[in-house]
Amino acid sequence: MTSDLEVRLRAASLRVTRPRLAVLAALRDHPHVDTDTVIALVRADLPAVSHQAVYDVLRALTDAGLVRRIQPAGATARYETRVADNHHHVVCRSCGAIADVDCAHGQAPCLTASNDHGFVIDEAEVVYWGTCPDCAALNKTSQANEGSEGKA
Amino acid sequence: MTSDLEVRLRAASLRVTRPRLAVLAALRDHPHVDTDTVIALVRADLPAVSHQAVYDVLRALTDAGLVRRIQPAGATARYETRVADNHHHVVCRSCGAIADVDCAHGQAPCLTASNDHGFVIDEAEVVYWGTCPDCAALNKTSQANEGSEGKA
DNA sequence: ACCCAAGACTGGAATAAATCAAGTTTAGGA
DNA sequence: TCCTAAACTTGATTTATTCCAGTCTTGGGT
Repeated sequence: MTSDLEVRLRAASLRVTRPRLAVLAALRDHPHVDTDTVIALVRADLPAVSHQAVYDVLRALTDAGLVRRIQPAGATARYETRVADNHHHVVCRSCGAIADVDCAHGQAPCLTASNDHGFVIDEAEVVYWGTCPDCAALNKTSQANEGSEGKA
Repeated sequence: MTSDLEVRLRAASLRVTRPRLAVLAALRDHPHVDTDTVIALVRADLPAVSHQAVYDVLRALTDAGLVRRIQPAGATARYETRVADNHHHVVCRSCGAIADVDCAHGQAPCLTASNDHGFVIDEAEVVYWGTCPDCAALNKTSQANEGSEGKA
């Protein structure tokens, strides 16, 4: 139940509060959602939670390493509870859908940059850009229509 | 001179205007700058250019493939004129500095995701996170001081 | 060389995401 | 049970970006 989430909070020496449990539960059940969606999900349980509380909680959880913040270019911040491994993401260019991708090269992927310019690199983040199955299907349909009836 | 930039614009069938030439010149001389900096650089030459014009120009140039837009998580949009190859970037966590990194794996880097969830992938974007030489040097200094005099 | 229409630019307002600030409530150790 | 630091509420503010209406300019056509 929620006791698992409670344990995780205590392990990170964070206070156990209803907003925090609600945020963790929301992210566990809905990976890759943005802050607005988290707020909506949390308010389904606790209607009185302020948006600021959610922002605070997300920051505290991120700092504590309980959630991971991802932010593909041009999108708002999204969060997930899968933090143990350093996995990557595929992002749909048209609808913004995100899916997890395990790293192809075992543990540290392309972590060896060809020329690091003296930077001390501690993480290689990979974002795969493309089209999700749903949008691909839609595109195929509309393309088929284009030939016969021009643009919609 | 600027004629090179003019040629690039015409090749993309874009009108040649002073704001566009100024934006291209600014990005050629200062890679990886954000929109605000572009505005400042452009206004050094053309003081009357509106911020909206710069936003419009950056979008037009990006759509035409003359500049590339990059946006590391938590940062504002940045632009560069190096578009021919699909190179990557190192980003400094503390100061936000960005440097180019050629892909270690030749042309298409880690473009083969282990499980693509049915996505049609067309690009693999890699962001290396770390500490730039300057910030690394600063950290080393302040860490050395910590032992003797606590926090500043 | 001149004209003019599409496209580009100006000025100003509006939106969205995120943060700041001041005061109130609450978790959890003493 | 009490108390304090941490967490939360309310509401304003900042920052990056976009929208909109009107004006100017580029460059193809005459």
